[in-house]
Amino acid sequence: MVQGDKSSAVTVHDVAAHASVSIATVSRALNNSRPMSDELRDQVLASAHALGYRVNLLGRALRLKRTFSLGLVVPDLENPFFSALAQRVSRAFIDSDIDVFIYSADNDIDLERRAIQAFLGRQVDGLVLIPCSEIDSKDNVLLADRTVATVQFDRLVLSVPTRYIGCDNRYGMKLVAKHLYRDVDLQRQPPFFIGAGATSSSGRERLVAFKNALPDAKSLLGSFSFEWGQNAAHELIDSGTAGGTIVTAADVIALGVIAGVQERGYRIPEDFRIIGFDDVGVSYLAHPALTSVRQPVDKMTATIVEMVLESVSGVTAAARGAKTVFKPDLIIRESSPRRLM
Amino acid sequence: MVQGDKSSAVTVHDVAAHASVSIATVSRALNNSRPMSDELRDQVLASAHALGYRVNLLGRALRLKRTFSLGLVVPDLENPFFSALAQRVSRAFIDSDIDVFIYSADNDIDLERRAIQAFLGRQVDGLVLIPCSEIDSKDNVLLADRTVATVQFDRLVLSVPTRYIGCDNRYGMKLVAKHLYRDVDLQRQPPFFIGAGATSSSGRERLVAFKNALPDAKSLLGSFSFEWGQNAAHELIDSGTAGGTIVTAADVIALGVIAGVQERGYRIPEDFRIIGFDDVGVSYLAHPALTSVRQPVDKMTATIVEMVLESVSGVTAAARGAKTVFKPDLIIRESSPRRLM
DNA sequence: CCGACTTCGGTAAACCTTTACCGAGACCTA
DNA sequence: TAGGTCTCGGTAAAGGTTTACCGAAGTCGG
Repeated sequence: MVQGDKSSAVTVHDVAAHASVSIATVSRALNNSRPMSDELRDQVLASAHALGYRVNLLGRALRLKRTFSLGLVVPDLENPFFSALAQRVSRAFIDSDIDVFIYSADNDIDLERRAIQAFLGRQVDGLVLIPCSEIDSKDNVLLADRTVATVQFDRLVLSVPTRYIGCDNRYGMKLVAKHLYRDVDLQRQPPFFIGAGATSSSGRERLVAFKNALPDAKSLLGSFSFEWGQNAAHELIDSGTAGGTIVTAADVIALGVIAGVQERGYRIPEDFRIIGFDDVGVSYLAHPALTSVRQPVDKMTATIVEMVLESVSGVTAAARGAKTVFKPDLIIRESSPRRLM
Repeated sequence: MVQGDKSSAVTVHDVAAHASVSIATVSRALNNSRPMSDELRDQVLASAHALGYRVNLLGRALRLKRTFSLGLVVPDLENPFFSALAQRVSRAFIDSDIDVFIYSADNDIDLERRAIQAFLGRQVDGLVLIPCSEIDSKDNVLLADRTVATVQFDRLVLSVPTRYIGCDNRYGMKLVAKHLYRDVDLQRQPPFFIGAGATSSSGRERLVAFKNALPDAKSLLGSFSFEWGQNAAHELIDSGTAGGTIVTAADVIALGVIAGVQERGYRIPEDFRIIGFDDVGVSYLAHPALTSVRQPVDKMTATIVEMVLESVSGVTAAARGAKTVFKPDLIIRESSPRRLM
């Protein structure tokens, strides 16, 4: 017998024939959808097992109009922040009967659309989107929202009234400001902000929040990347800065800043204090350990689960368009210690 | 009109009615599956557009016995190496008509099985597995292989005769050895190996290969993690080692080693030379830049695409069970410079 | 002994798509 | 004009599942 034949699927009909019952009985035995005598059920189950029957979820989905699946579209899996978020979202659903499938948009609007269409065509019960771009993703989010229960996560395209789960960036920056006012001599050394541009809501919000909380600080804007942090740190130092406090818009930027500062021979925290944002995915790689604004990811993902589950069960009325933000914590570590400077 | 109604799906029947044609004509117009007059096609397309028709891929799949989808099961998305691999596999398929869906097993055998069943039940055209464990994943890989074209990637469960794409770890370690023999005074300072246990094939193979290439070296074994590298470095230094060359089994370990070495006040590369493995996902975060064995990921993913595409088109005969390994390169960077010590 | 009620298995329809097959009409040739 | 060929639209089946509905049989009370 050739091994590789992948014997073409056994169906309920085969099981029914083998057990000498009807397909209705097979389905009922498999799904416990109506009480039946134990001996009959066992007989069916035995046949199913003997033939190696596995349910075809396509057929089931077609009939049930439910797929027990959730699509998660992330902008870029090579960014450890997003891959960590993806992991956490998946993990939040293990106790449910819903499977989470992840599709990476590779930072490309067209691919993001393809991802959404792939999920919609396959009739997912819900969609969780971390949009690539605050502006360009609009049509994509709209398409999703028109078709299925959609939740935006972490990043927000405001112009589409989907539900949204995120973090209170403004509050996070207030925590940072409080920390700095208390523990750092800001008179002598006003802080710097190394952030990201306004292409994503988190980039924009964190910049605005920082400016509100610490009005007389300088800011440099680039992208959510290690390289940008590194370059910005070089730039800062090469233009004459010999020390100070640097607040960043994300841990991945902070990591780059740390590398850039150290490459120029300065020490952390003695010369520069560094503060990150997110505390998800990469902060554990920082050395020295990074002070960071921690997003309450578990609360956030738990809320996503709630939302998806309730919209699946039809109770979708009220919350439509609701934006839910969670307050982050500031985790103070070695890169900006508590003692006064 | 209530916004949130998600008007229940438009089908070919609706389009047919709207365009006053039969469903056969609709399908043919949509798929170009038989020549037809332009005006008729346009009429159908206009109706489809007007009604906002989107094909239901479940129905199509049921009929076609093809889903145009590939399942990718990864052990852990929070590990940047795997998330980078996932990204690269996805990217390799963008020019094909196959959608890649990712499922994270969260380092859990049971969840790995659930992932595989989720994909099999949804009739994916192929499955790419990075098994969690060389031993415990056996049943899972077997289940996958019995049902659909399956490729193991990066990690190998040898006992199941699926196809496999990986990297020649032995050759990689030979490159490292050659580098060390040429550029480092091994007489004075025999190298150390900080690796991972034998629960995965890469862990085991790299250890064996290292021992073959550099027989009189010491090795410490732990896990593929930053923490382990950090701890191992501490251990090494605290037990009296004041310098030398450290070869690791993965970049993520090397990052930990770098942190651990620097925490103890030693410099890289002056005191310690560090060499990583993979050069995927995290090595860009290393500081100083990390010498590493680079896996030729593009070649590997391209081969996966080939395999999947050919097994979809039925030409699956020959390659069954074939193990394909690619030779890696050594990328020498600052952490172990070329000049003689 | 009859009617009502319960138990439980089976038939057939529905979910949405694609396509083999049929048939009707048009056009051409002998 | 008969017959052949070509074009092109439609009907119906198939793919795998679940379940409403039907009907048969058994039980029980009156």
